[in-house]
Parts: sequence; C-alpha cells; structure tokens
Amino acid sequence: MSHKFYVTTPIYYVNDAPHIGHAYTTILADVLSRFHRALGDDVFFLTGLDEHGQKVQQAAEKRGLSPKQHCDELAPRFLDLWKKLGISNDDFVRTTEARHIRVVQDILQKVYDNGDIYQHEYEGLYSVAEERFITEKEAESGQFREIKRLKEKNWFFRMGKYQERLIRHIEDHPGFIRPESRRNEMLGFLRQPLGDLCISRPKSRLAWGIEIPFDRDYVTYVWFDALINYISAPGYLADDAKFRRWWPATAHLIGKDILTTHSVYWTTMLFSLGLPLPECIFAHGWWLMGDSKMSKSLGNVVKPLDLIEQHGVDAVRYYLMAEMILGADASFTPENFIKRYNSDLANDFGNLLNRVSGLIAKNHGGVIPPAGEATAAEEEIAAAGRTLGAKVEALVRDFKVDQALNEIMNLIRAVNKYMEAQAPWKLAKTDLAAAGRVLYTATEALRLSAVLLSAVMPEKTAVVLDILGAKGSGLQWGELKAGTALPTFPPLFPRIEVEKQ
RNA sequence: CGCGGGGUGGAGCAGUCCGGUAGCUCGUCAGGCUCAUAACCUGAAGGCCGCAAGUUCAAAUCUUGCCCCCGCAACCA
Repeated sequence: MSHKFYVTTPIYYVNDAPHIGHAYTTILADVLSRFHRALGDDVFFLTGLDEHGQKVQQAAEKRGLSPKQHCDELAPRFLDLWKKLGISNDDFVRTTEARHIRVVQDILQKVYDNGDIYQHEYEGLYSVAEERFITEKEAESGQFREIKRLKEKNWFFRMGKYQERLIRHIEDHPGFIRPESRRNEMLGFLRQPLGDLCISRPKSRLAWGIEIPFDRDYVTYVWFDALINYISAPGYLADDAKFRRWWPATAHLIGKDILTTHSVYWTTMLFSLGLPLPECIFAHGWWLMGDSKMSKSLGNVVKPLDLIEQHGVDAVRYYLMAEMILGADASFTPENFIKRYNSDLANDFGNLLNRVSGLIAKNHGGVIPPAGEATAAEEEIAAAGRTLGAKVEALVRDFKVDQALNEIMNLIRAVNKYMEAQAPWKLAKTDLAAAGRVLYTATEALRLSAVLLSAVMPEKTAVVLDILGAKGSGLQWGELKAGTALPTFPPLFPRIEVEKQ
C-alpha cells in the first residue's frame, strides 16, 4: 500500500555554523525519506534556512554587507554539507525567497481579516544591550544588561483563543507530539492560561524581516515567518494541487529546544488558517559532547565535515542513526564513534562480507554457488531473513531507526554464528555442495541486509549490491542469483586502528 | 506541595501496561577457530533491578512513602 510521506527538518538559522545536531536531524529526515521511497511511498522532503531576525541584521552590519548578501554568502555552508552528506531533499526553502515572503504576507493579511490579529500596547522588560524584550526569568538570570521597562505598540495574534482546541487535539491524537514525555510536557505547559503572541517588531528596532502588509512600520516576528515555510514550500496560496497533495505534513522533525514554537505557535496558526495539523511533531534529543553540552564557548563543537573526511559519509550516517536512542539525548565521543564503527561495520558487517566472498573466490571459482537443499540451519537464517523486512519497516514507520538498525545487525550476528557452526572452509574439503549452500545463505543474508541498510548507507550498500550482482533487488528471501561472478574488492569498512595506551 | 520523565552488573539501553528463571550491545577475563579487516565463535566474572514498607504462594514489574538525577515553566533563534 502506498502512503504519502511529507517530512520536514527545521529551517536552520543561517548564522549558525552547521554542526552535528543539524546533520543529525537532516540525516534522520533523509533516512526516513529514502526508506519511504523504497517502500513505494510518495515522498516530499523539505529542509531550508531561516534568514530573518536581529542576529542576521547585526552580523551583516558588522561585515558591512546587506543582510541579503550576508545570507547568500552563508547559505552554501549548509547546501555543501547536505551534498556531502548525501541528503536527498526535494526542496530547499529560504525565508528570503519571494515565494515564501508573498505567502507570509498573504497569511498575515488573512489572519488579520479574520480577526485573529489586533493591535495592543505591550509593556515589558527590555534589554538595551541585547535590543530585545526579555522575560522575567531572563532578567533574573543576570545575563542581560541595561534592563528597563518599555512600552511599545505591537500586533498580537489571538493564540490564546485556541488553547482548549489545541489541548483537545493533543489529547485525541496520542502520536501527535512525540516522544510521549514531550507530549506530557506540552500538556503541562497548556494547563496554564495561554496568552496571545506578539507577532510584530517595529522597523525602528528591527528592519530585517517580512513587512506586515497592513502596517508597513512593522516587520513580522521571525517565528511567524519561519514556521510558514512548511506550507509555503509545498505551494500554499500558490499551487493548490501541489498543496493538497502534500499537506498536512507526515512529520516535523525538530530538536527538543523548539518544541513549544511548533506545538503551540504553529498549531494555533494553522487553526486560524483553517488548515489541518501535521500528523506528528517529533522532538529528538541533543548530542552531548561526552557529558557536556555542545557549545561554541567550550570549543567542543564537532564539525560534521571533519568526520566525513576521516571516516566516510556512510559511517557518519550510520553512527548518528544507531547511537541516538529515540527521543533521548546521546553522547558523542571520538572513542565511541570508533568503537561502534569497528564493531558493527568493520567487524560484523564488512568482515562477514569479506570472509564469505573470500571463500567463494577460493573454493567456488569466484561464482556465487547454488542455494541447494536447505537444512534446519539454513531455514533458521532464512526465517529470520523473511521476517526482517517487515520488522524494520514497522520500526522505521515509527521513527525507531536505532532499533531497526539493531534488528539488521542481529541478522548479521546470527550469520556470523551460523558460519562458525557450519564451517564452510572445512566443508569444502568433503562436500563442496554443502559448503556452497552455506555460502549462498550467508551471501543472501548480506544482500538482504544491504538492501535494508541502503537508506542509511546509500554509498556503501550500492557497492555491496553491485558486487553481488543484486542492484535493484528487493526484500524477498532468495533473490540472490547463483552463478553470478563475485569480483574481489578491498575491505568495505576498514577497521580504525587505535594505538593502545 | 507547579508539571513531567527517569534511577536495571564498568558504559549505554530493553524488560515495568498483562507480576512467575533479569535480557541486548560495548567493555573485562579465559578458551576455541584459523575462511576473514589481530576479525569471528563459545564460556565466565560482574546486578540484593535508587531506598523503605505493603499486597501476594511469588514483585524490576502492583500500592504507599522517601531519596537522587534530568526536562518543561513561551513570545532571542
């Protein structure tokens, strides 16, 4: 059965240097997209950049550039990284593009016309140094200087009026905010009265933003602008057929830090527009550097490009997907990376391929031997192989990529055990057909695993499937063709040697 | 009493809903194999499942109390 699958990453703030967190979310979206495409689903994968706001304006001023020039210079850092990471996004939206700006303005007008935007004098604590309003909590933190009370006329979005409806929606849709702990957090948050949202900034204070169509002295608040990318890109108010095809999104993948903006601001905006809500907002954890938070000031930011250069893109993709447990924080250390790479990819998967192909070259003329008559031992492996695809599919549809990878590795481990028990290198001396049967079974398990791993490691699995003459093969057990010549090849995942201390 | 999540062998997790030999990966130690990328396989050590009380023939799992860790408490992005 074919489904629609529309997945998004957040649009990343253009001023940030891309780090491992950006890479993680985007790879996750890519893996899900590739998987769903392989399942025959209709996929739209969107990522992009958030280019408005005060920090962009300030950074551009500092460099003596216009904000737009500044953004144009920075955007390639993300585009290049996505290219190197093998990201298969279908669209890339920048909030400074005309197609986006127009939709944001149309929406502002629409929401204004339906009475959900009103003008009001706002009074709050303002940090002159930071040039922005701050919360009571932030004021107490002592991080902000030159705090004073300031009154300012602004435009507000009637977010509060949708509070009950939002609570009901979350309660009626258990999978709407995931993981469940985050869902609870949001329900807890919504137990308190929900205020309205200030969605304007006077140009005198912040000029770099999208102008509010009914009051040209103001630009709109960045989140009101940024969130709209999820519908502006698939054609809202521009291309009805396209929009109807994709919206509502299947999943918004986000970091846990922007959960409120997505599950409260965005949803109420959609309510006001009369649009359906996305099926799922999925908040993943953060990558910690060892035990501490990743931060520029600590100088412990891991650059994804460095990792790719050292270990290859597939290893990086595999590591990030396997190591982050659904919804929880994960810890990155170089030792950890090497450990997982060596044990899963080099020792288990790569080495198994190597021993199997070596034996076929040595004893079977370099040609994949016939499957023969399965004994109980082969049946056991085949049975595991036959159920694996469905298991993995169910887990991936449920965002449990780490568990799906573990299931695949379980098959590889089982085959290593099977090889040991059957010892085809010994069997070859007395019963060549039996040895061939074992090697066919092991190779077939490798083929199947490669097919299932191809969403995570597109490059390396393409090499494997090419070697096995099984390009384009599927999830049926036994698709491997006996008689196919098996060329020799260098180790797929060379072990990373570490000096022992 | 603001709300929520969690505390399981050295590390990271599963098991808790539907009580009944505590499981997986990594690490450590010993052995085996020697087809292979010093890889692979087998076995062992190591846990009173945060603490205490209760229910029960039986509790990691149910009830109650306590301790500790973490997240959220919006309008910077």
